[in-house]
Amino acid sequence: MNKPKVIVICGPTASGKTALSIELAKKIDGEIVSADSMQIYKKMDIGSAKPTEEEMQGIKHYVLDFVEPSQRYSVANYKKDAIDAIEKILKKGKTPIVVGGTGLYINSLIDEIEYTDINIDEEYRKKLEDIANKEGLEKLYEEAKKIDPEAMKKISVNDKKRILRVLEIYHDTGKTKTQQEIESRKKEIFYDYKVFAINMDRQLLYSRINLRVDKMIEQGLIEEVRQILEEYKSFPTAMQALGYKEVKEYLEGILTKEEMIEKIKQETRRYAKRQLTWFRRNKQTIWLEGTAKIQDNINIILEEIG
RNA sequence: GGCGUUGUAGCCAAGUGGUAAGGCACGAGUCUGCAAAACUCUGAUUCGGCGGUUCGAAUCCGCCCAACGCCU
Repeated sequence: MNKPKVIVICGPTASGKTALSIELAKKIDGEIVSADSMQIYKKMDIGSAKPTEEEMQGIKHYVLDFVEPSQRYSVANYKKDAIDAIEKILKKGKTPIVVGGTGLYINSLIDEIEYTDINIDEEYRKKLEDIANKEGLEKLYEEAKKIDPEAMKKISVNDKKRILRVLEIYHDTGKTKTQQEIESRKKEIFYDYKVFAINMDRQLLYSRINLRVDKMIEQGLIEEVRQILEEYKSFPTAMQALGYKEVKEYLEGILTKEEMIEKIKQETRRYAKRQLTWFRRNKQTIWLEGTAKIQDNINIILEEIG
């Protein structure tokens, strides 16, 4: 039985994913499934570089612009939403094109990781945070080591998030993280993923990022953030977004405008570097040159997918 | 021209006679329920230059160079 083809286009921020994916969609009658942890949020348009109606050129986009900035959203949600979208597109007889820069999200698809339904015990998390603050993180580290020594081999004593996670998984499911990860990997991957990644000269990418940040400021990023802060009270994830947290600091008077802009640029450059690290891991990835003509890259893709 | 201050990695910077802290950036990497997050690794045979004192100098002395400040 032939598995349905799913095209994946990833790449660092500002590498030209949007333009390429839309041209490709037009060419092969595809629809787009976003894989971007910040573009899922409503209202966060400028700062997340969400494609505009005009850029989309009528190509349907899924898993985009549909979560309130005050809501919690995670890979587990993403995996489910993305698969739903892929199925919808396939039912129409069209080709799904997964496009985005969030490595974790993309891997949840191409590695077919299964997230079981568990509810996060907020109380317990708070309790752990408390212990970490009062008695020190080492205590929790030791505790986690007793529960799951295997997983802790790869987790640093300073890595609070992952230490807490090991404890949480055990608390919520009675299983160790190691155990849970084994179970999460299904044997079969349902789709024939064709993974492409865009790259370009580092210096060029960085100058494109700098330019893009300036443009975002011109387009009204500050006002966008001001409105979101006004409209919503808490942001479990949304205010972690690059650009948003820096503008927030500017609005609070912690940074000057110049400092804010510089910081956004620098953090974005570092983010792009980390994205590249992530994409390099997948051996199946076919690399595209970001400075090439869109048509040429489309031809490469068409050839690869046969 | 004179006096003074400073000169340590790409940047900021500790170190005042005993064999170069630290932070940031850059680069590399990790990643399974906050991921645009969080975390890990990585740099000076050398302290503006030359010479001197000393067992030993980034640290003391002399000269030179550069920057800044003040004076004429």
